[in-house]
Amino acid sequence: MIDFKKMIAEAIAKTLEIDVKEIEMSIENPKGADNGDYAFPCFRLAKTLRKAPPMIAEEIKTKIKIDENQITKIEVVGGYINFFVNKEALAKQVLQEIAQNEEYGKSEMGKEKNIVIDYSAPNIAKPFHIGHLRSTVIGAALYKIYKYLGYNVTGVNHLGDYGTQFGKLIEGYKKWGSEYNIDENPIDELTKIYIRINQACKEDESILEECRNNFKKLEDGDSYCVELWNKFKDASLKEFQKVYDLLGSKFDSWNGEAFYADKMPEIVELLEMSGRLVESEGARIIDLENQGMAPCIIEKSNSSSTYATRDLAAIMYRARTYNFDKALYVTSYEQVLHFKQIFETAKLLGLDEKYTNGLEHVPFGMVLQKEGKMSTREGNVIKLEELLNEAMSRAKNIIEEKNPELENKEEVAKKVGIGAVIFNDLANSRVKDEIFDWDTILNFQGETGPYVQYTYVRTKSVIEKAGGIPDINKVNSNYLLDDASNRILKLIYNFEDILIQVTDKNEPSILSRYLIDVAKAYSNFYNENKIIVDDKGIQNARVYLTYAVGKVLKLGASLLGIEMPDKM
RNA sequence: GUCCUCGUAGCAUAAUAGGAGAAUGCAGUCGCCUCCUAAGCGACAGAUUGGAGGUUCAAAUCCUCUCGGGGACGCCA
Repeated sequence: MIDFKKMIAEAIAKTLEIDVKEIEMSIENPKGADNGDYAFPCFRLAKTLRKAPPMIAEEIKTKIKIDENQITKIEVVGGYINFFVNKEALAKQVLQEIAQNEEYGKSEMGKEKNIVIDYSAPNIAKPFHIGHLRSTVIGAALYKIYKYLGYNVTGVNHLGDYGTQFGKLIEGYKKWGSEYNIDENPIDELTKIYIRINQACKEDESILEECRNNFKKLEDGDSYCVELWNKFKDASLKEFQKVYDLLGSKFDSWNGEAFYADKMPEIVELLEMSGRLVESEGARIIDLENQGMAPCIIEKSNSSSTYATRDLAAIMYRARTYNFDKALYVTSYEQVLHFKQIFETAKLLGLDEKYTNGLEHVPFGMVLQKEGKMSTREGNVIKLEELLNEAMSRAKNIIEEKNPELENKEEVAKKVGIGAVIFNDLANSRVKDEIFDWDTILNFQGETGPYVQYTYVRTKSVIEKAGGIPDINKVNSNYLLDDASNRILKLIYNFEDILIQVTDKNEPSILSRYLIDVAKAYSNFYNENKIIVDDKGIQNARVYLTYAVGKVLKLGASLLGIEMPDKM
């Protein structure tokens, strides 16, 4: 497709002695339809050219040479130069592109670049609650979008399957295991034990000490501890899989923390060699005071490993195995300091700068209850499975009410219910906290997943009623010059740019909001225009536009991990 | 106490590397189904962008201070 922005930038560059890239970056999409499709603000040039911005704008306008078949009008308003794209050219291009590319907006820009995304990472033996949803859903969306842009992506589920928490569970199981029916309902029962042992630890320091020792034993390969650990792990994975099946989550690697058990000695050795590993209060640490951070603990005083050591081992392993250009960590912002620490410490491992520069934490806000934070230990979590089931059943109720004749209600309810939950989680900026509220998450009206799905279903239905997708050669884009059509076409034109923005900021909400915009623009068009009409010329054009909208909505949704029903 | 982060209409959020009357949804009021799915569309009303300074032609956005929410600060992960 023609890159209008670039074209304008090049034309402006020829009238001035300024770098094209710089101009291209300052070109913006103006506010208000009256101001055209692209705008170049001249204010910044005022100083160097020593002229008033409107004068500069006027000069550029008279000097500029640009293909009039593409840009039909140039206007100076204040210090802005506004460019108007030829609507017909735009329509033709966009529809051609839609017709020619099955995978519209797909790109090769990430070719030969490797990206590792570490996401989801639930803790074994703990319930999969709504806090884990965000990591899972954000990570999955980034995974799909990077892949669509041609990157070679590896998704890692860095399971929390190691650490003192298992020492605690083992201790609790030892003490009261027989009181609980673990075989029947493993996670719930283990959670009860976990809550109870944490309480006991709080009351009695010596029990906590015992727990830490259990973890030490586990690391040293004590058969009783290892056996229990395996049992807990198997039960948990089975439980997690239920949720992953509902969400459609897949991972390329399930290497959790335990996987790095035998890879930590090398890390300790490398850090020793760096001369920066020092003893402090019985533990061995990397002092990061000069970097303005608390120290990174590498080995505890009972010589067992820490989360940090395992993460460092993981960096080393991933550098060697995946040769990553970027390694993303999708976790809550509670861990920002931790990642700062290990990214700093990783510089001491003798790795190529390519790797240490590629490390990036992608933090997100927490899901809070109205009463405050959720915590497994406090026992006030909402399990994800419960949420998803509730979502599906609410969706089902709405179907019964609105469209009782619908076939495969269950399947549609699943797509709509789960879609609503995923969309809700991806609709806002990552870093913002989210107050959990059933009615908000499971709202199916307004700017929601179901709204996007509903709009898609409409496009399908229109195409069906019209007797199918018209031949692109019979489509006359002259029929699509009205504002409503033009707005849609401009949005579709921007699709790839939106995906690039998502990867630039690791912010899937940019795509979610975009889909809302597309759906809204189409709904407006749909209400203003009759699509199936006597004039086949008009009908073909409008149906083809409808087809294009449906295609982008479905593609975009699938990149977010949301499935589209054909009817709802 | 130190550091990080967030603060935008009653509520939930947008605002494309500082840019054109701060934009949407929910809730509220009003209109639109003999016509392609009303899970929809349109209209009205609702904001000194927490507060005070500063930088700039231009500040929700950057800087300083201040108030408020959240988080992190050595053997949890």
